[in-house]
Amino acid sequence: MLDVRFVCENMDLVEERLKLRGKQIDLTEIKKLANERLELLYTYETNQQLLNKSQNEMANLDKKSEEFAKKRDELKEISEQSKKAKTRLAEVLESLDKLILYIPNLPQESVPVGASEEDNVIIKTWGVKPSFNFTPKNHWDLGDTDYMDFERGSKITGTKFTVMKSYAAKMERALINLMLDTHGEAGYTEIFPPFLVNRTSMTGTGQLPKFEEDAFKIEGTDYFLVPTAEVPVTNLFADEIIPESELPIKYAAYTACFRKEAGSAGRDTRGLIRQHQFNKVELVKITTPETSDLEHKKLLEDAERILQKLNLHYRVVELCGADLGFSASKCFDIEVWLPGQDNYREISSVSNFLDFQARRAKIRYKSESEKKNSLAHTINGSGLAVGRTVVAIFENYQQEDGSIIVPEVLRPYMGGLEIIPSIVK
RNA sequence: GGAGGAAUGGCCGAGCGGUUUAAGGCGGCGGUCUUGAAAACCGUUGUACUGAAAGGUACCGGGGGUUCGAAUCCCUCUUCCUCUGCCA
Repeated sequence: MLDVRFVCENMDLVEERLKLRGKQIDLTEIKKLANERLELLYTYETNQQLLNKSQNEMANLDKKSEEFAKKRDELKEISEQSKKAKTRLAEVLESLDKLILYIPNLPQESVPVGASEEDNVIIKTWGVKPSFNFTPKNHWDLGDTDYMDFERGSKITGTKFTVMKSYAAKMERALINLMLDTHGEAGYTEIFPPFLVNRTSMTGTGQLPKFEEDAFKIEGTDYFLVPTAEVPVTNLFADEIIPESELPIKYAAYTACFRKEAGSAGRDTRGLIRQHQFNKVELVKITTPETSDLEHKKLLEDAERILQKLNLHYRVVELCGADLGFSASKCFDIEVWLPGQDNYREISSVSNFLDFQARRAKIRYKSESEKKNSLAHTINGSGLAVGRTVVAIFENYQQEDGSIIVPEVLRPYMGGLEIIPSIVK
Protein backbone atom coordinates (compact mmCIF):
# COMPACT_ATOMS: atom_id res chain seq x y z
CA MET A 1 0.00 0.00 0.00
CA LEU A 2 0.96 3.60 -0.33
CA ASP A 3 2.14 5.66 2.61
CA VAL A 4 -0.91 7.55 3.94
CA ARG A 5 1.24 10.45 4.91
CA PHE A 6 2.81 10.67 1.48
CA VAL A 7 -0.63 10.50 -0.15
CA CYS A 8 -1.95 13.36 2.01
CA GLU A 9 1.04 15.56 1.38
CA ASN A 10 1.25 14.87 -2.36
CA MET A 11 -2.33 14.39 -3.48
CA ASP A 12 -1.83 15.95 -6.90
CA LEU A 13 1.24 13.91 -7.67
CA VAL A 14 -0.42 10.69 -6.54
CA GLU A 15 -3.55 11.30 -8.59
CA GLU A 16 -1.42 12.19 -11.60
CA ARG A 17 0.62 8.99 -11.33
CA LEU A 18 -2.41 6.81 -10.81
CA LYS A 19 -3.82 8.23 -14.04
CA LEU A 20 -0.99 6.36 -15.80
CA ARG A 21 -2.97 3.24 -14.97
CA GLY A 22 -5.93 4.71 -16.77
CA LYS A 23 -7.88 5.17 -13.57
CA GLN A 24 -9.24 8.14 -11.73
CA ILE A 25 -9.04 7.66 -7.98
CA ASP A 26 -10.47 10.06 -5.43
CA LEU A 27 -8.22 10.63 -2.42
CA THR A 28 -10.19 13.26 -0.50
CA GLU A 29 -11.80 10.73 1.85
CA ILE A 30 -8.36 9.43 2.77
CA LYS A 31 -7.16 12.90 3.61
CA LYS A 32 -10.24 13.57 5.71
CA LEU A 33 -9.75 10.38 7.71
CA ALA A 34 -6.03 11.00 8.11
CA ASN A 35 -6.78 14.40 9.65
CA GLU A 36 -9.37 12.97 11.99
CA ARG A 37 -6.84 10.37 13.05
CA LEU A 38 -4.40 13.07 14.11
CA GLU A 39 -7.04 14.95 16.09
CA LEU A 40 -8.14 11.81 17.92
CA LEU A 41 -4.58 10.84 18.62
CA TYR A 42 -4.01 14.20 20.25
CA THR A 43 -7.13 13.93 22.45
CA TYR A 44 -6.29 10.41 23.49
CA GLU A 45 -2.66 11.07 24.30
CA THR A 46 -3.37 14.23 26.25
CA ASN A 47 -5.84 12.38 28.43
CA GLN A 48 -3.54 9.43 28.90
CA GLN A 49 -0.78 11.75 29.99
CA LEU A 50 -3.04 13.19 32.65
CA LEU A 51 -4.01 9.74 33.89
CA ASN A 52 -0.43 8.53 33.98
CA LYS A 53 0.68 11.53 35.97
CA SER A 54 -1.99 10.89 38.59
CA GLN A 55 -0.76 7.38 39.27
CA ASN A 56 1.57 8.12 42.17
CA GLU A 57 -0.79 10.61 43.71
CA MET A 58 -3.56 8.02 43.84
CA ALA A 59 -1.25 5.37 45.24
CA ASN A 60 -0.27 7.60 48.11
CA LEU A 61 -3.71 8.90 49.02
CA ASP A 62 -5.72 7.38 51.85
CA LYS A 63 -8.20 5.15 50.01
CA LYS A 64 -10.95 6.07 52.46
CA SER A 65 -10.43 9.81 52.31
CA GLU A 66 -12.87 12.16 50.69
CA GLU A 67 -10.05 13.54 48.60
CA PHE A 68 -9.44 10.13 47.10
CA ALA A 69 -13.09 9.73 46.17
CA LYS A 70 -13.19 13.14 44.58
CA LYS A 71 -10.03 12.57 42.59
CA ARG A 72 -11.25 9.14 41.54
CA ASP A 73 -14.46 10.55 40.08
CA GLU A 74 -12.47 13.18 38.27
CA LEU A 75 -10.15 10.62 36.75
CA LYS A 76 -13.06 8.41 35.82
CA GLU A 77 -14.41 11.22 33.65
CA ILE A 78 -11.06 11.63 31.88
CA SER A 79 -10.66 7.90 31.49
CA GLU A 80 -14.03 7.64 29.80
CA GLN A 81 -13.20 10.40 27.35
CA SER A 82 -9.92 8.70 26.60
CA LYS A 83 -11.64 5.40 25.90
CA LYS A 84 -14.13 7.08 23.62
CA ALA A 85 -11.33 8.63 21.58
CA LYS A 86 -9.60 5.29 21.41
CA THR A 87 -12.69 3.51 20.13
CA ARG A 88 -13.29 6.16 17.49
CA LEU A 89 -9.62 6.04 16.55
CA ALA A 90 -9.87 2.31 15.91
CA GLU A 91 -12.84 2.94 13.62
CA VAL A 92 -11.02 5.66 11.72
CA LEU A 93 -7.95 3.47 11.29
CA GLU A 94 -10.11 0.65 9.98
CA SER A 95 -11.80 2.87 7.40
CA LEU A 96 -8.48 4.35 6.41
CA ASP A 97 -6.97 0.88 5.97
CA LYS A 98 -9.91 -0.20 3.91
CA LEU A 99 -9.44 2.68 1.51
CA ILE A 100 -5.70 2.61 1.24
CA LEU A 101 -5.55 -1.17 0.75
CA TYR A 102 -7.62 -0.78 -2.43
CA ILE A 103 -5.31 1.79 -4.01
CA PRO A 104 -2.80 0.31 -6.47
CA ASN A 105 0.91 1.08 -6.49
CA LEU A 106 2.17 4.15 -8.29
CA PRO A 107 3.78 3.34 -11.63
CA GLN A 108 7.41 4.43 -11.82
CA GLU A 109 8.07 7.54 -13.86
CA SER A 110 9.78 5.52 -16.58
CA VAL A 111 6.69 3.33 -17.20
CA PRO A 112 5.38 3.78 -20.75
CA VAL A 113 2.03 5.52 -21.11
CA GLY A 114 -0.67 3.40 -22.68
CA ALA A 115 -4.28 2.34 -22.72
CA SER A 116 -3.94 -1.44 -23.11
CA GLU A 117 -1.42 -4.23 -23.65
CA GLU A 118 -1.18 -2.98 -27.24
CA ASP A 119 0.93 -0.16 -25.85
CA ASN A 120 3.52 -2.34 -24.13
CA VAL A 121 7.00 -1.62 -25.42
CA ILE A 122 9.21 -4.34 -26.87
CA ILE A 123 12.64 -3.78 -25.38
CA LYS A 124 14.48 -6.92 -26.44
CA THR A 125 14.26 -9.93 -28.72
CA TRP A 126 16.37 -13.06 -28.28
CA GLY A 127 16.91 -15.86 -30.79
CA VAL A 128 14.99 -16.37 -33.98
CA LYS A 129 11.68 -17.96 -34.88
CA PRO A 130 12.27 -21.58 -35.87
CA SER A 131 11.37 -22.27 -39.48
CA PHE A 132 9.31 -25.28 -40.48
CA ASN A 133 8.83 -26.75 -43.93
CA PHE A 134 5.39 -27.85 -42.77
CA THR A 135 2.60 -26.16 -40.87
CA PRO A 136 3.45 -26.36 -37.16
CA LYS A 137 0.76 -27.84 -34.94
CA ASN A 138 -0.77 -26.66 -31.68
CA HIS A 139 0.51 -28.34 -28.55
CA TRP A 140 -2.87 -29.95 -28.00
CA ASP A 141 -2.73 -31.55 -31.40
CA LEU A 142 0.70 -32.87 -30.51
CA GLY A 143 -0.20 -33.99 -26.99
CA ASP A 144 -3.89 -34.90 -26.77
CA THR A 145 -4.63 -37.33 -25.21
CA ASP A 146 -1.67 -39.58 -24.42
CA TYR A 147 0.48 -36.68 -23.12
CA MET A 148 -2.17 -34.15 -22.15
CA ASP A 149 -5.61 -35.46 -21.22
CA PHE A 150 -7.96 -32.51 -21.26
CA GLU A 151 -11.18 -34.45 -21.21
CA ARG A 152 -10.34 -36.63 -18.26
CA GLY A 153 -9.08 -33.58 -16.40
CA SER A 154 -12.51 -32.05 -16.85
CA LYS A 155 -14.13 -35.30 -15.79
CA ILE A 156 -12.27 -35.78 -12.51
CA THR A 157 -12.19 -32.10 -11.55
CA GLY A 158 -13.57 -29.62 -14.05
CA THR A 159 -12.81 -27.44 -17.02
CA LYS A 160 -9.30 -25.92 -17.19
CA PHE A 161 -7.83 -28.81 -15.24
CA THR A 162 -5.62 -31.12 -17.26
CA VAL A 163 -4.00 -34.49 -16.62
CA MET A 164 -0.37 -34.58 -17.73
CA LYS A 165 0.77 -38.04 -18.71
CA SER A 166 3.84 -40.01 -19.67
CA TYR A 167 6.62 -37.90 -21.19
CA ALA A 168 4.73 -34.65 -20.70
CA ALA A 169 4.37 -35.39 -16.98
CA LYS A 170 8.07 -36.23 -16.87
CA MET A 171 8.87 -33.00 -18.70
CA GLU A 172 7.00 -30.91 -16.10
CA ARG A 173 9.07 -32.55 -13.39
CA ALA A 174 12.30 -32.22 -15.39
CA LEU A 175 11.69 -28.52 -16.04
CA ILE A 176 11.06 -27.78 -12.39
CA ASN A 177 14.38 -29.41 -11.54
CA LEU A 178 16.23 -27.67 -14.36
CA MET A 179 14.86 -24.30 -13.27
CA LEU A 180 15.57 -24.77 -9.56
CA ASP A 181 19.09 -26.05 -10.28
CA THR A 182 19.84 -23.16 -12.63
CA HIS A 183 18.61 -20.56 -10.16
CA GLY A 184 20.49 -22.30 -7.37
CA GLU A 185 23.70 -21.81 -9.35
CA ALA A 186 22.82 -18.14 -9.67
CA GLY A 187 22.69 -17.82 -5.89
CA TYR A 188 19.01 -18.32 -5.13
CA THR A 189 18.18 -20.37 -2.04
CA GLU A 190 15.59 -23.02 -2.71
CA ILE A 191 12.32 -22.80 -0.77
CA PHE A 192 9.49 -25.28 -0.65
CA PRO A 193 6.63 -23.43 1.00
CA PRO A 194 3.10 -24.41 2.02
CA PHE A 195 0.56 -24.32 -0.83
CA LEU A 196 -2.06 -22.80 1.48
CA VAL A 197 -1.67 -19.35 2.99
CA ASN A 198 -3.76 -17.24 5.32
CA ARG A 199 -5.59 -14.00 4.69
CA THR A 200 -2.83 -11.87 6.19
CA SER A 201 -0.28 -13.22 3.73
CA MET A 202 -2.63 -12.70 0.79
CA THR A 203 -3.15 -9.12 1.93
CA GLY A 204 0.57 -8.59 2.46
CA THR A 205 1.45 -9.16 -1.18
CA GLY A 206 -1.66 -7.42 -2.52
CA GLN A 207 -3.89 -10.27 -3.75
CA LEU A 208 -6.43 -9.23 -1.09
CA PRO A 209 -8.69 -7.53 -0.32
CA LYS A 210 -9.40 -6.39 -3.86
CA PHE A 211 -9.07 -9.64 -5.79
CA GLU A 212 -10.69 -12.20 -3.55
CA GLU A 213 -12.80 -13.47 -6.46
CA ASP A 214 -9.63 -14.63 -8.21
CA ALA A 215 -8.50 -16.87 -5.37
CA PHE A 216 -9.55 -20.36 -4.33
CA LYS A 217 -10.53 -20.38 -0.68
CA ILE A 218 -10.77 -23.48 1.47
CA GLU A 219 -14.28 -23.64 2.83
CA GLY A 220 -14.57 -23.56 6.59
CA THR A 221 -11.09 -22.05 7.00
CA ASP A 222 -9.41 -18.76 6.32
CA TYR A 223 -6.86 -20.42 4.03
CA PHE A 224 -6.34 -19.75 0.35
CA LEU A 225 -4.65 -21.90 -2.28
CA VAL A 226 -1.54 -20.03 -3.37
CA PRO A 227 -2.02 -18.17 -6.67
CA THR A 228 1.79 -17.91 -6.88
CA ALA A 229 4.76 -18.77 -4.67
CA GLU A 230 5.27 -15.02 -4.37
CA VAL A 231 2.70 -15.02 -1.57
CA PRO A 232 4.25 -17.51 0.88
CA VAL A 233 7.85 -16.64 0.01
CA THR A 234 7.60 -12.85 0.25
CA ASN A 235 5.61 -13.15 3.46
CA LEU A 236 8.39 -15.23 5.00
CA PHE A 237 9.74 -11.87 6.14
CA ALA A 238 6.46 -10.27 7.16
CA ASP A 239 6.74 -8.43 10.47
CA GLU A 240 10.50 -8.89 10.52
CA ILE A 241 13.47 -6.58 10.59
CA ILE A 242 16.30 -7.93 8.47
CA PRO A 243 19.94 -6.90 9.07
CA GLU A 244 21.13 -5.02 5.99
CA SER A 245 24.10 -7.38 5.70
CA GLU A 246 21.71 -10.19 4.74
CA LEU A 247 20.34 -8.29 1.74
CA PRO A 248 19.66 -8.92 -1.01
CA ILE A 249 17.79 -12.09 -0.13
CA LYS A 250 17.28 -14.31 -3.17
CA TYR A 251 14.81 -17.18 -3.02
CA ALA A 252 13.59 -19.61 -5.66
CA ALA A 253 10.49 -21.68 -5.02
CA TYR A 254 8.45 -24.19 -6.90
CA THR A 255 4.72 -24.41 -6.16
CA ALA A 256 1.60 -25.37 -7.93
CA CYS A 257 -0.47 -22.21 -8.47
CA PHE A 258 -4.23 -21.97 -8.28
CA ARG A 259 -6.27 -19.25 -9.91
CA LYS A 260 -9.95 -18.89 -10.59
CA GLU A 261 -9.22 -16.83 -13.70
CA ALA A 262 -12.35 -14.83 -12.99
CA GLY A 263 -13.08 -12.52 -15.89
CA SER A 264 -11.14 -14.50 -18.45
CA ALA A 265 -13.91 -16.93 -19.34
CA GLY A 266 -13.89 -17.68 -23.02
CA ARG A 267 -10.17 -16.90 -23.45
CA ASP A 268 -7.65 -19.63 -24.20
CA THR A 269 -10.31 -22.27 -23.78
CA ARG A 270 -8.21 -24.90 -25.52
CA GLY A 271 -4.89 -26.24 -24.42
CA LEU A 272 -2.60 -25.70 -21.47
CA ILE A 273 -2.17 -21.94 -21.70
CA ARG A 274 -4.78 -20.98 -19.13
CA GLN A 275 -5.40 -23.45 -16.30
CA HIS A 276 -6.86 -23.24 -12.82
CA GLN A 277 -3.83 -25.16 -11.59
CA PHE A 278 -0.34 -24.85 -13.02
CA ASN A 279 3.24 -25.31 -11.93
CA LYS A 280 5.56 -22.38 -11.59
CA VAL A 281 9.04 -21.68 -10.28
CA GLU A 282 9.12 -18.22 -8.77
CA LEU A 283 12.06 -15.97 -7.96
CA VAL A 284 11.73 -13.56 -5.04
CA LYS A 285 14.16 -10.90 -3.89
CA ILE A 286 14.18 -8.64 -0.87
CA THR A 287 16.49 -5.66 -1.34
CA THR A 288 17.30 -2.19 -0.14
CA PRO A 289 15.73 0.76 -2.01
CA GLU A 290 19.15 1.63 -3.43
CA THR A 291 19.61 -1.70 -5.20
CA SER A 292 16.09 -2.70 -6.17
CA ASP A 293 16.22 -1.32 -9.69
CA LEU A 294 19.45 -3.16 -10.48
CA GLU A 295 18.24 -6.36 -8.79
CA HIS A 296 15.02 -6.12 -10.79
CA LYS A 297 16.97 -6.11 -14.04
CA LYS A 298 19.20 -8.93 -12.84
CA LEU A 299 16.18 -11.02 -11.93
CA LEU A 300 14.86 -10.53 -15.45
CA GLU A 301 18.16 -11.91 -16.78
CA ASP A 302 17.92 -14.88 -14.41
CA ALA A 303 14.48 -15.70 -15.79
CA GLU A 304 15.64 -15.23 -19.39
CA ARG A 305 18.49 -17.65 -18.79
CA ILE A 306 16.07 -20.58 -18.65
CA LEU A 307 14.69 -19.82 -22.10
CA GLN A 308 18.20 -19.32 -23.43
CA LYS A 309 19.26 -22.71 -22.08
CA LEU A 310 16.24 -24.26 -23.76
CA ASN A 311 17.03 -22.27 -26.89
CA LEU A 312 13.51 -20.86 -27.13
CA HIS A 313 12.96 -17.64 -29.04
CA TYR A 314 11.42 -14.88 -26.93
CA ARG A 315 10.99 -11.15 -26.52
CA VAL A 316 10.85 -8.91 -23.50
CA VAL A 317 8.21 -6.20 -23.21
CA GLU A 318 7.88 -3.46 -20.66
CA LEU A 319 4.29 -3.12 -19.52
CA CYS A 320 2.56 0.20 -19.98
CA GLY A 321 0.67 1.79 -17.10
CA ALA A 322 -2.67 0.30 -18.03
CA ASP A 323 -1.34 -3.27 -18.11
CA LEU A 324 0.56 -3.05 -14.84
CA GLY A 325 -0.50 -5.36 -11.99
CA PHE A 326 -2.05 -3.88 -8.84
CA SER A 327 1.05 -4.05 -6.64
CA ALA A 328 3.71 -3.47 -9.29
CA SER A 329 5.48 -0.19 -9.98
CA LYS A 330 7.30 -1.51 -13.04
CA CYS A 331 7.04 -4.81 -14.84
CA PHE A 332 8.72 -6.73 -17.65
CA ASP A 333 6.97 -9.62 -19.33
CA ILE A 334 8.91 -12.32 -21.12
CA GLU A 335 6.93 -13.60 -24.07
CA VAL A 336 7.95 -16.88 -25.68
CA TRP A 337 7.32 -17.65 -29.33
CA LEU A 338 4.65 -20.29 -29.93
CA PRO A 339 4.69 -21.40 -33.59
CA GLY A 340 1.51 -23.45 -33.17
CA GLN A 341 -0.37 -20.28 -32.26
CA ASP A 342 1.74 -18.04 -34.49
CA ASN A 343 2.08 -15.70 -31.54
CA TYR A 344 4.14 -14.65 -28.54
CA ARG A 345 2.71 -15.61 -25.14
CA GLU A 346 3.65 -14.46 -21.66
CA ILE A 347 5.79 -17.03 -19.86
CA SER A 348 7.18 -14.81 -17.12
CA SER A 349 6.30 -11.56 -15.42
CA VAL A 350 9.07 -9.75 -13.55
CA SER A 351 7.97 -6.94 -11.25
CA ASN A 352 9.46 -4.43 -8.86
CA PHE A 353 7.02 -3.51 -6.10
CA LEU A 354 9.30 -1.00 -4.38
CA ASP A 355 8.02 -0.69 -0.78
CA PHE A 356 4.36 -1.32 -1.66
CA GLN A 357 4.28 -4.93 -0.45
CA ALA A 358 6.82 -4.26 2.28
CA ARG A 359 4.56 -1.64 3.84
CA ARG A 360 1.59 -4.00 3.80
CA ALA A 361 3.54 -6.96 5.15
CA LYS A 362 5.84 -4.89 7.40
CA ILE A 363 9.07 -6.15 5.86
CA ARG A 364 11.85 -3.92 7.09
CA TYR A 365 15.61 -3.90 7.25
CA LYS A 366 18.04 -2.31 9.68
CA SER A 367 20.35 0.05 7.90
CA GLU A 368 23.98 -0.34 8.96
CA SER A 369 25.09 3.20 8.32
CA GLU A 370 22.12 5.03 9.79
CA LYS A 371 21.17 2.40 12.38
CA LYS A 372 17.52 2.83 11.66
CA ASN A 373 14.77 0.68 10.23
CA SER A 374 13.38 1.22 6.77
CA LEU A 375 10.95 -0.59 4.53
CA ALA A 376 12.63 -3.06 2.21
CA HIS A 377 11.89 -3.40 -1.48
CA THR A 378 10.43 -6.59 -2.93
CA ILE A 379 10.88 -7.97 -6.43
CA ASN A 380 9.69 -11.14 -8.03
CA GLY A 381 9.33 -12.90 -11.32
CA SER A 382 8.42 -16.25 -12.78
CA GLY A 383 11.36 -18.37 -13.61
CA LEU A 384 9.32 -19.78 -15.36
CA ALA A 385 5.71 -20.85 -15.74
CA VAL A 386 6.28 -24.59 -16.21
CA GLY A 387 3.14 -25.56 -18.12
CA ARG A 388 3.67 -22.84 -20.69
CA THR A 389 7.30 -23.94 -21.03
CA VAL A 390 6.08 -27.44 -21.90
CA VAL A 391 3.80 -25.83 -24.48
CA ALA A 392 6.73 -23.88 -25.90
CA ILE A 393 8.94 -26.96 -26.15
CA PHE A 394 6.23 -29.06 -27.78
CA GLU A 395 5.46 -26.40 -30.36
CA ASN A 396 9.02 -25.21 -31.07
CA TYR A 397 10.70 -28.62 -31.10
CA GLN A 398 8.05 -30.51 -33.06
CA GLN A 399 8.91 -32.46 -36.18
CA GLU A 400 6.74 -33.10 -39.16
CA ASP A 401 5.66 -36.53 -37.92
CA GLY A 402 4.51 -35.08 -34.60
CA SER A 403 7.46 -36.28 -32.54
CA ILE A 404 9.23 -33.78 -30.30
CA ILE A 405 12.95 -33.34 -29.89
CA VAL A 406 13.93 -33.00 -26.24
CA PRO A 407 16.10 -29.87 -25.76
CA GLU A 408 19.62 -30.97 -24.97
CA VAL A 409 19.80 -29.27 -21.60
CA LEU A 410 16.71 -31.19 -20.49
CA ARG A 411 17.90 -34.67 -21.46
CA PRO A 412 19.86 -35.38 -18.28
CA TYR A 413 16.67 -34.61 -16.38
CA MET A 414 14.65 -37.04 -18.52
CA GLY A 415 16.81 -40.13 -18.31
CA GLY A 416 18.69 -39.25 -21.48
CA LEU A 417 15.56 -39.21 -23.62
CA GLU A 418 16.19 -37.53 -26.99
CA ILE A 419 12.85 -37.75 -28.73
CA ILE A 420 9.31 -37.91 -27.50
CA PRO A 421 7.53 -40.29 -29.84
CA SER A 422 4.68 -39.00 -31.95
CA ILE A 423 1.13 -39.81 -30.99
CA VAL A 424 -0.34 -37.89 -33.90
CA LYS A 425 -2.53 -40.12 -36.04
C1' G B 1 -8.90 -35.85 18.01
C1' G B 2 -8.19 -36.08 23.74
C1' A B 3 -5.53 -34.38 28.45
C1' G B 4 -2.27 -31.10 30.68
C1' G B 5 1.39 -26.88 30.69
C1' A B 6 3.43 -22.46 28.81
C1' A B 7 3.81 -17.48 26.21
C1' U B 8 7.62 -11.08 29.52
C1' G B 9 12.82 -7.04 25.58
C1' G B 10 18.08 -9.85 20.64
C1' C B 11 18.38 -14.31 24.26
C1' C B 12 17.72 -16.29 29.43
C1' G B 13 14.79 -14.95 33.45
C1' A B 14 12.19 -12.02 37.92
C1' G B 15 7.83 -9.56 38.55
C1' C B 16 2.28 -8.91 46.22
C1' G B 17 -3.49 -4.12 41.25
C1' G B 18 -0.19 1.80 42.37
C1' U B 19 8.30 3.95 43.38
C1' U B 20 7.84 -0.88 37.20
C1' U B 21 10.59 4.49 35.00
C1' A B 22 9.80 -3.92 33.30
C1' A B 23 14.71 -6.30 38.39
C1' G B 24 18.91 -9.32 37.33
C1' G B 25 21.96 -11.96 33.92
C1' C B 26 23.78 -13.03 28.91
C1' G B 27 24.71 -11.03 24.21
C1' G B 28 25.52 -6.52 21.19
C1' C B 29 27.51 -1.53 20.81
C1' G B 30 30.68 2.55 22.89
C1' G B 31 34.46 3.72 26.40
C1' U B 32 38.48 3.25 30.46
C1' C B 33 42.80 0.22 31.18
C1' U B 34 46.51 -2.52 27.70
C1' U B 35 51.97 -2.81 22.89
C1' G B 36 47.56 -5.87 21.37
C1' A B 37 43.94 -9.06 23.37
C1' A B 38 41.44 -11.23 27.52
C1' A B 39 39.64 -10.01 32.26
C1' A B 40 37.73 -6.11 35.12
C1' C B 41 35.11 -1.59 35.41
C1' C B 42 31.80 2.44 33.38
C1' G B 43 28.04 3.74 29.98
C1' U B 44 24.46 2.24 26.38
C1' U B 45 20.62 -1.05 24.26
C1' G B 46 13.52 -2.62 21.03
C1' U B 47 9.20 -1.15 17.84
C1' A B 48 5.39 2.13 16.17
C1' C B 49 2.82 6.68 16.16
C1' U B 50 3.21 11.92 17.25
C1' G B 51 6.25 16.41 17.43
C1' A B 52 10.67 21.39 14.34
C1' A B 53 12.86 19.76 18.84
C1' A B 54 12.59 18.67 23.89
C1' G B 55 9.33 15.45 24.78
C1' G B 56 4.74 12.61 24.74
C1' U B 57 1.69 8.08 23.88
C1' A B 58 1.29 2.89 23.03
C1' C B 59 3.29 -2.10 23.09
C1' C B 60 4.80 -7.92 28.53
C1' G B 61 1.34 -13.68 22.37
C1' G B 62 -3.77 -11.32 19.95
C1' G B 63 -8.67 -9.37 21.18
C1' G B 64 -12.23 -7.96 24.88
C1' G B 65 -13.63 -6.94 30.13
C1' U B 66 -13.21 -5.25 35.57
C1' U B 67 -10.76 -0.67 37.83
C1' C B 68 -9.29 6.05 39.00
C1' G B 69 -5.13 2.62 37.74
C1' A B 70 -3.63 -4.12 34.72
C1' A B 71 2.50 -7.58 32.77
C1' U B 72 -0.35 -8.73 37.39
C1' C B 73 -7.55 -10.18 38.10
C1' C B 74 -11.64 -12.21 34.57
C1' C B 75 -13.30 -13.95 29.54
C1' U B 76 -11.83 -15.42 24.73
C1' C B 77 -8.71 -16.61 20.65
C1' U B 78 -3.92 -17.99 18.72
C1' U B 79 0.74 -20.25 18.93
C1' C B 80 4.30 -23.47 21.18
C1' C B 81 5.74 -27.64 24.50
C1' U B 82 4.66 -32.52 27.02
C1' C B 83 1.67 -36.96 27.12
C1' U B 84 -1.85 -39.70 24.13
C1' G B 85 -4.93 -41.45 19.77
C1' C B 86 -5.10 -41.89 14.40
C1' C B 87 -1.88 -41.48 10.33
C1' A B 88 1.93 -40.76 4.77
